[in-house]
Amino acid sequence: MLKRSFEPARGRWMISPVNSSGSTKERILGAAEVLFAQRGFDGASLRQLTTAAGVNLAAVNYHFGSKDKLVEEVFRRRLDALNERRLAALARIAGAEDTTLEDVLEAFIRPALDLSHDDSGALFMRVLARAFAEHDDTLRQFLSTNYGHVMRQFTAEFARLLPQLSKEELYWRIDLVTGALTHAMSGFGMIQRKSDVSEHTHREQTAPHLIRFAVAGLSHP
Amino acid sequence: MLKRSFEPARGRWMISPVNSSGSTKERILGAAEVLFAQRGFDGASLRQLTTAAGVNLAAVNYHFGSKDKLVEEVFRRRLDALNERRLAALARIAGAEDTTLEDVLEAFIRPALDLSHDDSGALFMRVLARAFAEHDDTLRQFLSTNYGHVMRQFTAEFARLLPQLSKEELYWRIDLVTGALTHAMSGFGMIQRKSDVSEHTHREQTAPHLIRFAVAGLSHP
DNA sequence: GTTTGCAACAAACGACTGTTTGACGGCCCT
DNA sequence: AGGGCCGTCAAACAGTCGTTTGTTGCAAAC
Repeated sequence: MLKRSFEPARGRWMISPVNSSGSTKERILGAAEVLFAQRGFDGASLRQLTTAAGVNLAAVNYHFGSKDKLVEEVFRRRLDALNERRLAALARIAGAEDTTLEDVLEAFIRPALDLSHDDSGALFMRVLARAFAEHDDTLRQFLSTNYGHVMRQFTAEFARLLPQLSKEELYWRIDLVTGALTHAMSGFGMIQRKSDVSEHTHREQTAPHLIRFAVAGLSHP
Repeated sequence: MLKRSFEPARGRWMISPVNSSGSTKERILGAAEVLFAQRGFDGASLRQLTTAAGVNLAAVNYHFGSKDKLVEEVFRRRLDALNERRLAALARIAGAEDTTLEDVLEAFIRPALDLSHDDSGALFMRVLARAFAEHDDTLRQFLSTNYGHVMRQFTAEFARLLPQLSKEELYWRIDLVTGALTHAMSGFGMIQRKSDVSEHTHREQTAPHLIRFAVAGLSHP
């Protein structure tokens, strides 16, 4: 459950988790997801974080060891589930005769969109987009070693469906598609969207747009 | 002129400007560009910045008023020139009978790629990508009020060349193309690239890839 | 020759950072 | 009943942060 309140000192509206349910560890993780998305990893302090979670300041170092370990745990909790669903969806179609590019992209995009259906999941996508843009070496290596195999499996399937592309050309296109997807997903969880469409319907419209765009970008002659 | 040195306290390699040439203001701006790209706006402290620039700590507040104003100035210095060249290139082709989508995209992308040809220009593209991902309201408003007219002019030309698309559909596609371009450009200035291609040839190969991809993404049926 | 204004400087300001410490109470196990 | 672990807590640690201060050197204006 999320709450909105105005913080005069910073001069802007904040989304804060309400400190009522779950164990201490879970409350910290929930508050961390929100605050990291809003202020970044450096920008969100442990004091803001523990206050929002309704726990003691020392609880983060007690339960996670350090702030960096907490960051890793925030990623791990979400990405484990996300990539498991991606790989499961891919496994259902990989190598089949009638598999289309749309199917593979659906397998990659849909789990991420489903994750965005609740508020904190949407905020996590912004955390992810931020991490991408920050080019933090430590974090990139963490992502690469823990989830690199996911991109590798999807790339292999793309290569099968696009045999006319050279390896280099394929990497280029996948890289650009990745950028477009990350950018699009990071828009979720914003306070205001175009006022006449709800956040929910906006997300529903997203998937077909993303997939058609990605298909065109990957398979153009 | 840039210099690379190992900073044991942080455990990583740093790019530092050499503190020899130009006025105090210019040296601060140069150092700020590098450090903001490396560590982000919050991550780069005024002490690191002024040390790298070889100027006194108080010089930033004296010449720019505050750290935030310095950030704005870093953007203004580069974006003024960049968007001027973009608009000039657009003006040469806008409204003409034989203008193609490739031409418009070339007018948008080429100035940014040219900017990336020197080290500090390349680093600035990373600063820009970071700012996009951070969703900082103050900065977004600054970019919107100062350079919003550029995107508006390009959008108008895209609309002319893609009359079959609804306004909403066009916005979607431009948004996704923007994400792909930002992502691609932010890769410049990285310490290491694939070792067998130089940074220069890498950039030369970039333009056609970006343009072909963007054309496909914008104009697919 | 004196005044005025700009630029640079060391030093300090209060506020905030992540982390560590030692005490305190409740729980399970012998 | 007593000892040991666990989670929580306030308090303090040593730093770093952006910003401000008062002073200095120096060149142009009067």
